Amino acid sequence: METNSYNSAKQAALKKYFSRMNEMQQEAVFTVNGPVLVLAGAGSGKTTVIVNRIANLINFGNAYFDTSREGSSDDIAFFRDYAEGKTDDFDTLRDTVAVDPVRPWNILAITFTNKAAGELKERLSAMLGEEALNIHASTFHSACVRILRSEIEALGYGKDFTIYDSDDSQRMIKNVMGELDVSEKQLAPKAVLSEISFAKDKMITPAEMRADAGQDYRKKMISKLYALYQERMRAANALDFDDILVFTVELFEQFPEVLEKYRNRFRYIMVDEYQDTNHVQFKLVSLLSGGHRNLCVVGDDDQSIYKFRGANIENILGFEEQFEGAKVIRLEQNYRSTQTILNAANSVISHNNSRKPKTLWTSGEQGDKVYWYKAVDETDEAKFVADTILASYKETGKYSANAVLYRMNAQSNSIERMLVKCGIPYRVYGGMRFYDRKEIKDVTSYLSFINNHNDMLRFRRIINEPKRGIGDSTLAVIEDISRDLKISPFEVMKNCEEYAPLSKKVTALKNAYQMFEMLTEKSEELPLDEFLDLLLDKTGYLDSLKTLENADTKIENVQELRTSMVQYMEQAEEPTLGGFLEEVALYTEADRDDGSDDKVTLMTIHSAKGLEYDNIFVIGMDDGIFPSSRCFDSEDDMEEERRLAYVAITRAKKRLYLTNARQRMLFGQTQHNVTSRFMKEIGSELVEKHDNAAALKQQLEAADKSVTEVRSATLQQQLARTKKAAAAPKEAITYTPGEKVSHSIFGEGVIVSVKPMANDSMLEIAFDKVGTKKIMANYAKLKKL
DNA sequence: TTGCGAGACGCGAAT
DNA sequence: CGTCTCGCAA
Repeated sequence: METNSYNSAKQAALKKYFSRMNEMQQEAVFTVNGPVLVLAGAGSGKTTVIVNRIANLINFGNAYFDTSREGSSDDIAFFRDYAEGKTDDFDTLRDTVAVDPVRPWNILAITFTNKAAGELKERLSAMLGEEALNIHASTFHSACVRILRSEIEALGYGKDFTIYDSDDSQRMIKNVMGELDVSEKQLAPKAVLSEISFAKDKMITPAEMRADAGQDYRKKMISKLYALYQERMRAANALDFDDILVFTVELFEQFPEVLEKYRNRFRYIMVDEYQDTNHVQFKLVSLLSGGHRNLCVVGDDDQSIYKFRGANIENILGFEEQFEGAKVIRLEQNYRSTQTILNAANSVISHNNSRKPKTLWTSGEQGDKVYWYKAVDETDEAKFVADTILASYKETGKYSANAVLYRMNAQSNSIERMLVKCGIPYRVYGGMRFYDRKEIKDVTSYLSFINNHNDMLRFRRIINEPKRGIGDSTLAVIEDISRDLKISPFEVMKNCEEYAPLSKKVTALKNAYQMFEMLTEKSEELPLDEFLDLLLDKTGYLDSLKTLENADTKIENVQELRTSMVQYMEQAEEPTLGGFLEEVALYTEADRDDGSDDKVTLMTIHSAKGLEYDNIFVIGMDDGIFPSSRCFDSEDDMEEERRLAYVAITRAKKRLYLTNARQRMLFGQTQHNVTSRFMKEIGSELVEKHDNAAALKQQLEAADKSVTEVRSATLQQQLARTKKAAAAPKEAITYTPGEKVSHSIFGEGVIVSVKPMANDSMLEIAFDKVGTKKIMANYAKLKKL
């Protein structure tokens, strides 16, 4: 009797504390023990659930469902007051109800990107304060690297292992193919890598692959390459992205006491974006949660878009069978988008067959129709995007509410050009990572080799960059000696006079050795940034950059690397060279920006997952681009493509713009595509269609009715003509350096330089407030002062 | 060993 | 369209 009223009063008080969430969300927050699957539709407050669930774990533990306690009538009275809002004494609430509260360091929260992990930490700090710092929130890869840094010696690797990114892996496989005389025409390195990656995910060893290959020549060859690749990786004490996960699983499988240690440490595990986990990640999660079974996974099968990377949708679809007694909670109420946008999303995704049926809904407003702009070509498409953004900027004073999404990185080009022209600030995520630029890779390769003298791949890259008279043949000799004697290339250089084949190169090698020796020493003494300066100087790398084309940009990029190094030094507890290199390897472009600037965001749909913006532009709604033509003959691939469309649509909070073009230039070729099939899958009642070509044609015909020539001209010629007319400046204003001008958005500034271009000129203007910008004269809204 | 030019080829999303 | 490889001369 007393117990019952105690429990219900307690539950009411707890519900009050978490009252900002709906019933289903609360259910997920309160269920702390055992396996839980939260099927969270797009925009259903997934992150909120994760944050609050962790807060609940730490503050109240299993208080909500616990029935082992009886309380005094004072307690019950307090709960009732709390539930009715008569008191908000949180400390008393916590101290009275908490049942086995969880220590922050016993919680492991896995997210998909570093960015998501950072956001999670931020929100946890806001809610929990200091305590949040002890929660382990990171990506699979970061979490595994951390474990491996202290445990990997058990597997025969050194703790200072280097992480190879995709580019490194590709070079490595090319080297290996060269060694085994496999031509790249015969077998594409990319294909080999992807098969190796696939094998690693399934935890298949080279020997097993070989045994499995039978008489299949291709497979036999790949297994050989795989074996040698792995051997070289081990010699270099390097791990690729797959190894990081695979080795952690192997470690746990081979050393039960290590597993036990981490099971004890991570007693509560949460995994976000579970629909995109692959087989190794599933194994990892199963192993870690195997003892206590406190595993909560959050995901949405409709947003599974990483199959190409090994993501296994079965992980989420089969969760209930794999984790017996799992509780399933569905979140379908959407807090992000308008009903129209949700209807469009529901409508598209309903064309998929293999999915758990669900329908997003909102209590919010209907909102505007989906705006479909049918452009003439990619320039026209970009112009529409820019104009619409400018119009919205006028209204809201914000650029950052807009994001332009596309299927592949190459599509960003036309948009970028137009945004520059119109003076709209923007930021491109993904694509060519900053750290992938040649000059940056070179510098980090220097750093890597100094950090790990066994890193042959990086050694190869920089030993003759700038030229030191150590060419390919010398390099080949060094590699042979290094391999035969099992010593690092660093030591081969050191003792080069001992090896006859190197006798002609002793001076060059000794010089290089002394330089690296000195730098290695300094790397341990100097602060990182000072060390970098020294390295750039003594290696002659900076000087060598100066002689190249675009030297300024390259030097700027190196300076930016220095900046991110300084940032790393400020944020890391104990900054080390190895630590910095780890960040460089695991961090993405998206992590480098705090997003505080007011800029339009450009990115692929893949990297937009988990993000939201008021206005979303999805460009390139052409069959062949989106969906990609590669998916035309596989229903499975097409469904993944459709999920991608679903992700794109559900990023929008208020307005959704979809554009396609009758004609577009891509990869140097002009192609004519038909409208994306996904456009037709959105109910036409939800869409407002604007066909620019038709409108233009009409205009033209109305204006030039009398001129017969126009009638006979093709549409394209007509369009070219109108565009020319439109682009021509009303009156050519000329600018000269030194003049003061005022820009409608950037404010006042002084013209630094004028570069004539086509019918226009590019102005470089130093603005008082926003720095120097390059702007096209005819498009900028400039006033002379 | 280095530097240059011609020609082939690929060209999807990313930790 | 861009990047990478290959072959050849110095």
